[in-house]
Amino acid sequence: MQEQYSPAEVERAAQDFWARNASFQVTEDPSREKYYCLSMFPYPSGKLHMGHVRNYTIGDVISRHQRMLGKNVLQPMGFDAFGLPAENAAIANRTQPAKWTYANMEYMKAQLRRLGFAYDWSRELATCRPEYYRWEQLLFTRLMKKGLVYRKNAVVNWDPVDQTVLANEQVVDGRGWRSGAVVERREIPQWFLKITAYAQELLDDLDKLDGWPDAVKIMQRNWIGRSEGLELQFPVEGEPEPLTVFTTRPDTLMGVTYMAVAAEHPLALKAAAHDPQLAAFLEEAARSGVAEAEIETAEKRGMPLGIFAIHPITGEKLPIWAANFVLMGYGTGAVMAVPGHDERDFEFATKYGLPIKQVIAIAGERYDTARWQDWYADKTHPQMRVVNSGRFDGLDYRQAFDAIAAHFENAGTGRRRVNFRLRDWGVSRQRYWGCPIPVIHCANCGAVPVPEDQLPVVLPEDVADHYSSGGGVQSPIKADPAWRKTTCPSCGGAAERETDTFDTFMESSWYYARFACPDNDRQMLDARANYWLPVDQYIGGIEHAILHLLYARFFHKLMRDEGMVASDEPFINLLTQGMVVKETYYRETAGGKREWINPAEVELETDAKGQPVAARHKADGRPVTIGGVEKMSKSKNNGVDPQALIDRYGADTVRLFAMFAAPPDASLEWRDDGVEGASRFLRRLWRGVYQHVAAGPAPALDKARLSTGQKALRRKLHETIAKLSDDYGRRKAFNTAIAAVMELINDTTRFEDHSEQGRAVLQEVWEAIALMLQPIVPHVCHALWQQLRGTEDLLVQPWPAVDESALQKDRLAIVVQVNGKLRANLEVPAGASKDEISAIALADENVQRFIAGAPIKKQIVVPGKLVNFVV
RNA sequence: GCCGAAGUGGCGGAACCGGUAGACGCAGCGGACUCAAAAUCCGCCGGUGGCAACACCGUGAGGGUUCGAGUCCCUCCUUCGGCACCA
Repeated sequence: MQEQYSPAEVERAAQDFWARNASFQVTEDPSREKYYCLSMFPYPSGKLHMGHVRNYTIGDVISRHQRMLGKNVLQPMGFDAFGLPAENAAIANRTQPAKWTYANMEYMKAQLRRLGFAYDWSRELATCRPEYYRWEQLLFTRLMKKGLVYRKNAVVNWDPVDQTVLANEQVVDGRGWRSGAVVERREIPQWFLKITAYAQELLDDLDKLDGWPDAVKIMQRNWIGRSEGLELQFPVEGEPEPLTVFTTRPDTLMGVTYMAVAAEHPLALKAAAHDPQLAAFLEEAARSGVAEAEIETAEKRGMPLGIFAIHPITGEKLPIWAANFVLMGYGTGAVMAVPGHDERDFEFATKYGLPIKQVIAIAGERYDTARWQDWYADKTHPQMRVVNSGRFDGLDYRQAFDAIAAHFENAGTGRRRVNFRLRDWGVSRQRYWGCPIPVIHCANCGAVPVPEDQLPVVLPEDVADHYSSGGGVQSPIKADPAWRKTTCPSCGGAAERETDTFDTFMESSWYYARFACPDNDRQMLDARANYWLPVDQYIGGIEHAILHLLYARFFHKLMRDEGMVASDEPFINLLTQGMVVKETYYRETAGGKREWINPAEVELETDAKGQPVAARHKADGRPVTIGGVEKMSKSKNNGVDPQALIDRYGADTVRLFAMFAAPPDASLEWRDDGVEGASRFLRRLWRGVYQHVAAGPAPALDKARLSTGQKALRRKLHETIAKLSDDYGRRKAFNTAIAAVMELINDTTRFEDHSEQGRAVLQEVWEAIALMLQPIVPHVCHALWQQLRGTEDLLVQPWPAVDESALQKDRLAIVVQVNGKLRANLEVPAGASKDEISAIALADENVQRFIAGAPIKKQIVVPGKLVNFVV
């Protein structure tokens, strides 16, 4: 055995051994319990970042631990290969998205191999390959036929200079990131998947997900946002069609003093036709991004249309306003306003001098619009009654709801309805680098799904001319009339292909299932999917808590209803990994844009306490602005390249530090100091085993002939095994698992017992450490095991068992409190009764001093823990 | 704005079910080894007072429940994640 730990050599040898033996390739085996461990696959952005390293190490630790527990473990890996950054890179570098993507995948795959993850690479997939996305196209055409797909107009960000649709991320302070032009809202026809048809099931099934964090379930529940209310019609003066609104608070109906509609609402457009001022306002309102955060935080503005709705009960005239906070895409694009009991309506009414009317009262409370939570939010308040509402006066929420519902149902102008906040999923993107939407537009037959025998609709990858000629932001398939041109599958006439592509969330919504059978070229999924699914453990960033995880749950139910999978939910256990965050640095350019500078290129000046006070660019020495601490991302250029650390310290050190620095679900601010400590620990581990092995083979352990010191080390060992079993299995707390092994190694290196039995205990300890650390630092453990046992069979070894007899103690430490304050640390015999413990505690000098002769009013004895005297 | 989460030494964090606050590590300080440096080993390391034993204070702020609160409840502040076209 080499005296010095040499990570490069050790890691190459272990990886060669795994590759030679195809150690991580798995097949379906119904006789064994399966375990499917999946980490969210990466977008091939160029190279791995720390978030990936953290995510994939967590998955690898869990996979390797489960394997030691005897499970048939599948851990696959692939690439989420379609996406916007590839097009941006192609424009910037005059290359092609496909070329850029494939090169990145190759590089990142090499990095993943270098980190020693136990992946079954024979199942690798990339979502940009037709062998993958053809099945998504097939499913989409089947859903079309089932009526779960429809087309309607939807709002997008429109850049009037670049003449293109922008992603929300590309809108910075209301302007296009490339052109700097003020962004407009524009409506275009888009494809939608009816996720709302599954809203109730997606909500109900959250209750089945015991292995999911509560925070994620709560967020999804709120996102789906089920509410019960009434859909009501308000007649409009001089219009044949009434204005339909949804409300969850029909009890406040008599408090409605105005109506508000979206700027794109037909009534608003009609009124604007002969009102230039209103037309200008609508145009102004349309000049804003579509992100909800932007709309909700924007100043609430409006303008009257000059037309009136009729209150369906009082017959009062209610002015109809256009308002920038009402969006056409949400609900009916119109709301009834109750400024007496809704904060937003109140602010709007106050601003524009609209009437405010109280219609709810709580007995004994003064009506106060500064206290909305008391006056509106709690509709079940027992003292709450309807007032100023004629024949509905005196009713509580439920009674008023029912009375008003009955009134409208009788009149045929309203109905009870369950409403969801969840909106149908718009899957159209006006981009090139995505899966083509398999639809053909025919002048005679309309939108026709591409027949199954004509699938896949292949995205052309060779678009060199487009990008080398500076083709810019336009999609190459939109710019190429030849690609569009086709014949109608229905009537055989001339027709055009859909040139929009799918939202990339489509690909990531079902990849977990395809890993079960990536080689099947006849079916989307086969019987193997039902062997491996559902995924036992899914691991990924908390930022995916809603969108990705909800879409994947939806897709699973779609595939179930197509008879492809037997389960209702895709992921049994979910671990939401915290962000890897890092400071950001930037400079403002002349145009007012921010140029983000990578932390590696920045030098920090700190004060005496270590707090950063200033930063400058290493290259030119000029100051840069310190931005916030944010999630590592390409857009903020604050990623830390793990490769440099791997090259310098080895994969095991990087893996160890990523697991040790923070618990997996907490966010982790990356700092390079500390990696050195992980490296030091591995050198110490190596040296410990080296010294033990160098002393020659150890004799067999004879438990009956152990000294007190030997027993103490064995107790520590078996306590550590028990702790790690729990930390790996139940708690997924890898940071404390590592800390426990560090403690054990501290005790072991202090154990200076070279007797025969002392060496036998050491052999047991070092073997157990190699086994227990194997999931985290597999390469060094492979080498150490080889030295300890003379074999390379570490991977087939079972998880070490706890020897209960080694855990026995004859004395227990307890603490003694007087009035809840710590006054003594004592040891008592393990079998002592409560009275005996209390007597020992009372005899302590310091305890006596604080009792000071006062009568003991109460004593609390928690055996094995503490005694508290209350005087 | 709405939904979710987090705030503990100089730093990352530990304390799992309400029971010793600061495990383990990083940084720092002191010492040993060395011609010297690195590596390694030993010791100290929340604040205040004290020679010491020990005492008092201390988990974002303010209040509450409890024999006992970092942990539970209420209000507030700050930071982070998401908000439907970044992935």
